[in-house]
Amino acid sequence: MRKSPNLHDVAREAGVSAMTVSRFLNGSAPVGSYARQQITRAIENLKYRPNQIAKSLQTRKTGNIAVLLGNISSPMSALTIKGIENVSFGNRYNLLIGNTEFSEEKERRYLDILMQKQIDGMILAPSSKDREPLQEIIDRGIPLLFLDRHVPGVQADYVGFDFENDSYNVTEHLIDRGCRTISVICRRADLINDSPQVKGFHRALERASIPWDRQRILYCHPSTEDAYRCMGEIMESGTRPDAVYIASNTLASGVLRYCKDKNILIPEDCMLACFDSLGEFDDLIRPNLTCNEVPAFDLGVYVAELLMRRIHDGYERPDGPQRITLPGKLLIRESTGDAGGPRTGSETGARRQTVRVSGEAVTG
Amino acid sequence: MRKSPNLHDVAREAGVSAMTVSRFLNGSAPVGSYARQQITRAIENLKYRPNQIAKSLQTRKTGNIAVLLGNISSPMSALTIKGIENVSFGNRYNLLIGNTEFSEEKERRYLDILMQKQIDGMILAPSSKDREPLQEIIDRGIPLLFLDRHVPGVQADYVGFDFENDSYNVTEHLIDRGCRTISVICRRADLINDSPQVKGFHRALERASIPWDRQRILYCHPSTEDAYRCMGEIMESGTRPDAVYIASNTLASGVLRYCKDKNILIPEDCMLACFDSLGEFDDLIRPNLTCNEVPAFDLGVYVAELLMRRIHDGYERPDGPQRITLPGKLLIRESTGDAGGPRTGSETGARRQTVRVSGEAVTG
DNA sequence: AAATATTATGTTAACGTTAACATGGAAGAT
DNA sequence: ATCTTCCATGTTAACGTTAACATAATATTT
Repeated sequence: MRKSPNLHDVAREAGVSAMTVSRFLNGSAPVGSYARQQITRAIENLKYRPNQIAKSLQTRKTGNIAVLLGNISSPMSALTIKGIENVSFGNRYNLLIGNTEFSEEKERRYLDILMQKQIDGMILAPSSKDREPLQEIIDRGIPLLFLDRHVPGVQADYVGFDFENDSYNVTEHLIDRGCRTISVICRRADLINDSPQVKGFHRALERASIPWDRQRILYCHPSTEDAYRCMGEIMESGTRPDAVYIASNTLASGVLRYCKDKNILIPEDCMLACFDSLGEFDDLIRPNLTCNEVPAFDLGVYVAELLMRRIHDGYERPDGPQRITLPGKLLIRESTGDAGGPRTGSETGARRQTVRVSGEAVTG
Repeated sequence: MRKSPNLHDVAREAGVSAMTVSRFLNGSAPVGSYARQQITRAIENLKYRPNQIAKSLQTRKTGNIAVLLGNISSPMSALTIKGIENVSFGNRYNLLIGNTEFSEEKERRYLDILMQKQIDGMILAPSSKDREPLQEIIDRGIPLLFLDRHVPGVQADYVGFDFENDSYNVTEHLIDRGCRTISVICRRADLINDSPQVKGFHRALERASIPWDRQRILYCHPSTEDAYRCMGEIMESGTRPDAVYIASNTLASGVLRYCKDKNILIPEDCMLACFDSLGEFDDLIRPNLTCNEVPAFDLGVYVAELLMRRIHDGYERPDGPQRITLPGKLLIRESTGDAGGPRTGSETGARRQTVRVSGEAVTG
């Protein structure tokens, strides 16, 4: 493993100066045809590869962006990462990916390490509410974008699903199907304020003049086992609901397993709807869940495109940070009484989407 | 966005030399208690963060490893990445992740970029058979490990599933269930040699003295649509098989949709088995597929642990590159006639595993 | 007390690249 | 013929860190 050749080795071999080689490689200034030819030959001979680290030290740009999520292997996150990768690669950026496991400690360590690695930008689904490390990133001029969640008080762009409106739509659909008593199972979040999903749920009830019973909202740890337990609590309590609204696909498997074990017929005994979709095979699952298909890949594309803009154009923001929400699409299926017709491949393809940017509606 | 402070700024503020600060930060040599105190104060005051880029230029270690896969959002790959991340983070390495989309061109570009980025190691699921860029990586002393696939002629470690034996087991199970005519749908690979999966299939047939009919092996593009088409071809041909063996979960949804559309009863009309599992919800899918649960997360852990060893200990290999295969676990379910009892959460938990290392069996 | 090790620090020169400035010559304008 | 512009190239000094060597002061051994 001998020392790899550097720019000076190439320059010597080609009989020119290092700068001429640098200029040739970067196209940053014209280079004469003879020199070009000599340099090309020298690079070939020596198998020279530019050292991006040295370049980064000088230019203060690494071409790396960080993506920090709670669980990179969830089907939704995995798709979002793919979307981010797609855009980043096209813009000559590489992805440093971290899995925080929703741990504040791990997130904090990642933020520290990534800042030292001089990333050019960061996409973060925060697990901690600690503003200080994020403010430090922003103060150093590193564009920071929130994905899916945000930290109050930190002035940064946000891109996420349209939790409130989608939740409204799912609830409205259940009401249209005749449900009047609806239980909700949702992930334990900050219980101080209602989550956007609960807000959307509430809004749909209000709209239909259905009384709002907080006892019908159950908070659950994001695990199959706890969702199973929650569903049990709901079904074994005094008054069974007409429908159960599952606010996160991570909870769906527990609910479905409970129904299977206890022979609860869906939708006859109880209707079911899920906030988001269950991945590639969701239409093959029995009972077939009515759900809200969220554009996970597009989410990645949007957040990465916005990050690219922030990196290149900076923050000329007359109206402060952007807030972009991507609406999902309600898929009505068996669990709310639909016959469940055949699904074709095209259903999952690209479709028109309304993207809300800072409150305005824009067709994308 | 003012210039961030560097080691010299800290040194000046603390009234010592830059080297003393460096030694303090890295613990590379003892530092006096007074100096320590001054440095700590200076670092706090200036909000100093070491610049890893400058460090890397000097030490020739970036602390980054690359992971290059065909489809990072597939449930299996996503889990494997999580396993890799887990081990890497514990060893203070960060992950640069690339999605090659199975494109030779994109893979080549990634290899080029990543080499320039001076990664400390690479985990690659190759899409191209081109040896040259890989040999160059190895020649530069960067540890390279193959994941899931490998490139013939390149001397590098390999970690993957135990395709041949697992495939043998699935086939054996179908034979035990009475199937004698079995069709296989598998992904289009190099058709020159049989894939390990086809080999395992063949071996099981031979063992049971069942004639081997190459016409029963269909090669298929990895898409729902093409799998659907293939299944149609099989079921509409002269002699229907007793069973269809699906060699990749990416093809399962197409097959299942075909059965659903054409009202083919599983397992009555035709048994089904899949090489690998369909993810978190596989037991909720109807028909419930008999499949081989592959240890995707563990695969990531193993490959990352081996990479860590290679980075730290180098290549003292008396017996050449290692070849590690992780066996899966056959899950017998409805699609081969099982009643399909209730599944508990614990089934997916950790279990004893036999890991084959260079032909020897080791219990892990 | 002298010799030797150990501790705590500093100085200089890299690592491989590019920014900034400098220069000599050729082409075009006046 | 002279002035200007532009092209092609070179020189020097950074970017922020650590390796290697040097040194002075203190502690330990003989």
